[in-house]
Amino acid sequence: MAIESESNPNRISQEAFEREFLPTLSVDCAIFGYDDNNLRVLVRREYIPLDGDVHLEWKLPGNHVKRTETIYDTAARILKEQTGLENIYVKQFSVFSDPERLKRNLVDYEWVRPRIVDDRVVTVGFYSLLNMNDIDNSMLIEDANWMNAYEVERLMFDHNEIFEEAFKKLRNDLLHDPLVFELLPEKFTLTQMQKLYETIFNTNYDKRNYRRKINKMEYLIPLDEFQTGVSHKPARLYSFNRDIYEETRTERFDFRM
Amino acid sequence: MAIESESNPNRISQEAFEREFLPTLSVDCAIFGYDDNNLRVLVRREYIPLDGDVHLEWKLPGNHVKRTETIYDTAARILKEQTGLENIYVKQFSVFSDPERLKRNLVDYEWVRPRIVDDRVVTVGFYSLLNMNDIDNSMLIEDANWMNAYEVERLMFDHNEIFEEAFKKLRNDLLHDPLVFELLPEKFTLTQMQKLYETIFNTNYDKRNYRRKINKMEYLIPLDEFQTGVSHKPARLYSFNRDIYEETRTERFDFRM
DNA sequence: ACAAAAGTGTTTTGGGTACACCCATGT
DNA sequence: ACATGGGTGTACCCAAAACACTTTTGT
Repeated sequence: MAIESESNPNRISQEAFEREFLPTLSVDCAIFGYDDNNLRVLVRREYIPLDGDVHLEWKLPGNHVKRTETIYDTAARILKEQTGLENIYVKQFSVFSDPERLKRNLVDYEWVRPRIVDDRVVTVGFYSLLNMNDIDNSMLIEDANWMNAYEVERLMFDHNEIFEEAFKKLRNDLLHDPLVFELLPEKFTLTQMQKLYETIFNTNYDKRNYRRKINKMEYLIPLDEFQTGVSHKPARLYSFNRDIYEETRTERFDFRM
Repeated sequence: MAIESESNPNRISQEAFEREFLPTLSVDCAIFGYDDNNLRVLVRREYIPLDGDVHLEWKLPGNHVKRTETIYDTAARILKEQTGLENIYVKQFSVFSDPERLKRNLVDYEWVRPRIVDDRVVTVGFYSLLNMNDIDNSMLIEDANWMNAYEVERLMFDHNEIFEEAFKKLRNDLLHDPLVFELLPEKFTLTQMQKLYETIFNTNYDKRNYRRKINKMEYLIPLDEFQTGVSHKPARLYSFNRDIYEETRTERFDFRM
């Protein structure tokens, strides 16, 4: 439990740790959140005392895999710890296994020393998608920060590399799977959906062509509800119907614009 | 070394094993070979004595990750052991982490018992691509068999699942990356290339449309060489120029037919 | 009345698809 | 001469891309 929260190092013995966890295998998670036309990623603040100084660093949330868990269980546990949310979309994308990955930097390694039993840890990278409106801010743990995904600073260990791979994989997957809807609220406008694609792919699309394309998607259900409280013509709300998606999806469907 | 060849279980002590290998992390590899219009996968024959019987089973080649290795090093080591080849294309595609994955079947588990120090092993799935002409058959280790990829029998553990995922990922990657050329010989005819796609995607393409499409690929170099010894008009040979590919590739190139 | 985003059609262009015949070689 | 795969061009259709004005609401 000390290890689980990552915040109270060394509170359980090495033996107890090895009984519960796989010492050489962890999961690190790039948690993407979307809100207000910004794509963000959750990073954790770490204060590392070394040589009389306290160093401020950032890392992706992660944890060791328990002996009884699949890696998906581990990822779900991390998500619950960091955001309070359950049933969040998580996806593994790559394994990072450089034998020196925890030892490239002296300050980083000082974070490792008191916490980790074995200094050879292979980690499975996951990304995760959620809409930030769903987050109950009182649940957010301390020392968490939602960095703009386009302005990610230096992270510990190989976490910049893990984040970049996660972002690349996310972009690719968004073209082929209905993942946008994990980032959007349950009811959304077509402009919100377009803006989300534009944010993630860092481009702009023609509104009419975009709407023609998504109007062909039968699983996008127009509701009899509209935006309220906006000082312009209120937009119609839509929702995603997964059942229709599963039934009507063709072999080669793609979300490319 | 005993463990490395997978064939002499238990010849080194538990301590020696743990000093050299990560006991809970392995790599399993679906090695695809192409030859003579057949796509094949390398599987290993295992004889497992249990209750007075000897059971015949098949598995994908695999091995534990050494403490000094990245997972790519492990995959390359497996490739060298199984085929004698170096510098072969390998790619990780997914992690398999069911805590019970080695214990689902009594006979399978009997294979594990004498060999493996920890019965919780998480494995990283790799696939690998090679042209079977490159294999020196005297190098092929005993108990290896190239099964037709469309007729894979029951494999041990979760290896059928690993193989199916590998095949799915291979198909997907072939549409976006120049992987065909890993499976083809260095010099090949356009029909060989077409047949390879047809084999892997289990369909047929129109010859003229296919050629129009690949004629746009500037990195496919027509040679001044032709097939010999065929009783029909000899086909021109082509080769793949990776430098031109890297220079001219566009963001969204795709090999889809 | 004005600001701000919603919503809506047409034309042009390029790529995908369907389709049939002559050519060069070995036997 | 015949069998075998090699190699080539055209017409049609649909999807992608470019492009501008009217509508509805809040202030």
